[in-house]
Amino acid sequence: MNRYEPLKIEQKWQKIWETEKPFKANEVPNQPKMFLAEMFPYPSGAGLHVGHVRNFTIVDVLTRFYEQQRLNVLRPFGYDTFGLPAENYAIKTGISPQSATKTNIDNFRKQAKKLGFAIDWDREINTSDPEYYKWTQWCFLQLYKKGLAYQKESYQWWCPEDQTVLANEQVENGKCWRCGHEVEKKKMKQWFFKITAYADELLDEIDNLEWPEKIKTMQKNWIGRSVGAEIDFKVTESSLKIKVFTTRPDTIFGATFLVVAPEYPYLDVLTTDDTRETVLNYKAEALKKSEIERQENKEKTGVFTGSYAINPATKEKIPIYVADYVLAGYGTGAIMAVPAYDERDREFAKKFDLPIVEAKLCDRDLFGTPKTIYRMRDWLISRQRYWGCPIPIAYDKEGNPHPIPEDQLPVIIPEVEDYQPDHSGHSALAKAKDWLKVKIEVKDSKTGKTHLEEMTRETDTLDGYACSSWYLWRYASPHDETAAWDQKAIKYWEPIDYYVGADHAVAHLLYIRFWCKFFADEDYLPFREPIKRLLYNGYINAPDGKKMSKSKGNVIDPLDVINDGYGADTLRTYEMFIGPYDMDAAWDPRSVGGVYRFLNRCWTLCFDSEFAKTSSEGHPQLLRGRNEEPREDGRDEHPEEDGFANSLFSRHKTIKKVTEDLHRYNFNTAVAALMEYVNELYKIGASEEDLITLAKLLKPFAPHLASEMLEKLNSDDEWPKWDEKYLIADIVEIVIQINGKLRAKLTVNASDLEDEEKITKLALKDEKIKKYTENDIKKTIFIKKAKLLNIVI
RNA sequence: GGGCGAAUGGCGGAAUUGGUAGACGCGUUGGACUCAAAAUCCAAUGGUAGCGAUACUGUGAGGGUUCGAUUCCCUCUUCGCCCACCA
Repeated sequence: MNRYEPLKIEQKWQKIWETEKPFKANEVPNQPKMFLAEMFPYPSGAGLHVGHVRNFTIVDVLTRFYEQQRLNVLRPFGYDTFGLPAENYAIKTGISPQSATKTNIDNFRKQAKKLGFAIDWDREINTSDPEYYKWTQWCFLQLYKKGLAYQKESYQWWCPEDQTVLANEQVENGKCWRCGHEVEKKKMKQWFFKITAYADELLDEIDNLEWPEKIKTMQKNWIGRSVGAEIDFKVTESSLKIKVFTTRPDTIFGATFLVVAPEYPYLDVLTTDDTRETVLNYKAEALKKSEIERQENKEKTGVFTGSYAINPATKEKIPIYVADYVLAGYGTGAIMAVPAYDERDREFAKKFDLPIVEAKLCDRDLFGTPKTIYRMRDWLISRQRYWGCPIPIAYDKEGNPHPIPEDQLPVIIPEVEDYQPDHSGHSALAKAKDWLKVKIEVKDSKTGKTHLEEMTRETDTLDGYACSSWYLWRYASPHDETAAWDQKAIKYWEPIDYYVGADHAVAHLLYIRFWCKFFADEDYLPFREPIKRLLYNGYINAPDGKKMSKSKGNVIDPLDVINDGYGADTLRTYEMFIGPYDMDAAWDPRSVGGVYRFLNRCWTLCFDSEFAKTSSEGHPQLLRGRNEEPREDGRDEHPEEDGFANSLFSRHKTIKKVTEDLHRYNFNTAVAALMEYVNELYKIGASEEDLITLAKLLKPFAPHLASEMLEKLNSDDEWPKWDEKYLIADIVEIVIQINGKLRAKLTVNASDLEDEEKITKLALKDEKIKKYTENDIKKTIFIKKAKLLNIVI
């Protein structure tokens, strides 16, 4: 007798898919397309984890579901390979990031192939491949040309451990998102992308996205639009004016003092001889304070600067303070304090004994000019790291930046011996002395003549998020040597229909929207939102409910699950069955066994001669068919054997349920419906049509087993359709309630559902109901749709 | 402190528009097969009482709306995630 041997079957089909490339995507005009992808992984040395498998399998289930419906499906794959882990590994071991990345990609690819994903492997992309980052640099230059990539000196988050600056969203609770070291503020000249130029559109378009509400809210909060006004306060005995931003310009009569941030550029001017020492001390302390300290101690601190300003509404002289509860990077870095209306100002006023005036409100734009500002800052993109996409810029002798001409791209990352950053704030790229020098053609502004000038390359690299801000478009024409993306391919495939991930709620998903809008403005993209639908899947935790981690030793390796003999089909199906896709779930090894048993039962139905009593006529073991006549009185002697055990009904019910569940991404209940179907087929027997239907519906989850079944059954895999006529029963069960409580069930002809009176009569004749209805019946409520009669007594 | 979400058997979870709570899986118990075990198959399985039909009870707690509430409203508790001095 044959046994279900998943590893054998899976090897067979993976080989077939490798050679026949059935998932290769081509543009077919007039055929509807479907483009799906997961957020491409960072290929770590540890290989795939169960979270990847969940993420990729969701994409794969949808890919195969639409493929089986004969849409033209594109499902590519790629690797997000720049980043600190590979560089830190290089510093430690001397193995180059280039080489480690190649090893890791090879491993990831091998593992992904073991899972049987329907990937077009000819479209693989890798962000650290010069063929790819050439075009990342091209993107940078387009932004640079339009003034949306610019340099600015400012205080930045600096990770002393990783020796690099960090973007705001890479600082988590005052710590570096990569190494967990406390970050500091450091004043540096850095490159930025002007994402704030698109703040309004990025915010306004959110409501139209088919994205989870959670993500949409987070993006809205991140952008954080505030509508208010800017008001000038004249400083006494000085020509200086302090510009403040407020959302409540109507409260200006209550403004009894001003507060500026410790980083405020004109703080020096505001200090007097008397206050200089205390102010400078305070500033030094504030800058030294880590973000954690600022968060932990919310007690207001500050000192008087020694200067006063005139409140333009009251004409009163009010003191100017410096305090770290005012943030340098938001608004103008200075506020008018209205302690009567603002809790923080009140707290400060109480502590420093400043007047709290309950003044009248005035017209909003009486003393200032209307102004809208955003919480979102421009995107800091320089990283003082080696393993990133080099910024295509060089500096002349005066230190002015010049773009590397497009025909000189890519700026290749040079090989170095030592990957350690020096402690001057430069990446290891600064050690590649030959690479640093570059000759660039410049035009003399006076003579108009051009000459080659030797310049020094930028040694900062781009934030990895830049590389992932356009890769979805590269998927459309991944090997195009003449452009970042081909216009025809873009028009056909994009924007992506389903994007699936479990991370990057704000950063990546905001940056890619920003680039999309920019490139749409430059006529490189025919759409302004890159992602139609976003599915955000939950994490998989260890069996103990805690996060999996090497140090806790509770990591489940998906490859172990396969190699233990369960196979990829069980692993995939289990991860879909584990719970709602968007919720976190805990791994349960025993449930894996349950899913294996289910697939084993599918196999047995199809291949075990004991069970494979198939016939083209179908229904060999009907318990009691729907085609049987019901009894005269509508009662059923054997309600437990009611015609649910009917082949056509079961089949069409299952097709409907699985199809609708997949449209709703209810993968767990779709698998449950298949289990139910198999259980029913065990009872009533399976016709060939049943087995074909089962295999087709199973294929998105367990493609190897389903392919094996379809091969034996000599069937294609086209997604089946259900017919409502088989779902209409001639006998139905009516629930009889007394005061909303279930008391009895009646089985009647379906046509009787139209006859409320008849059903009420039948119900009142029922022995179980009779004992409740001796007294008067107040009323009866019949709900046809719910097949329910409620008798109120 | 603010925002969002969640709470259902021994466990993971289902219930799609306010209409039979607990689908499906795990676990447990009993049975079949076997010299035996594994595997497989069949059956039972929210709790309490009862041999049983059945009755009562039951979706975090309390209240409300309704013929009827896991579902809607109010108050509270706990947990999770995100943001956190944003003027």
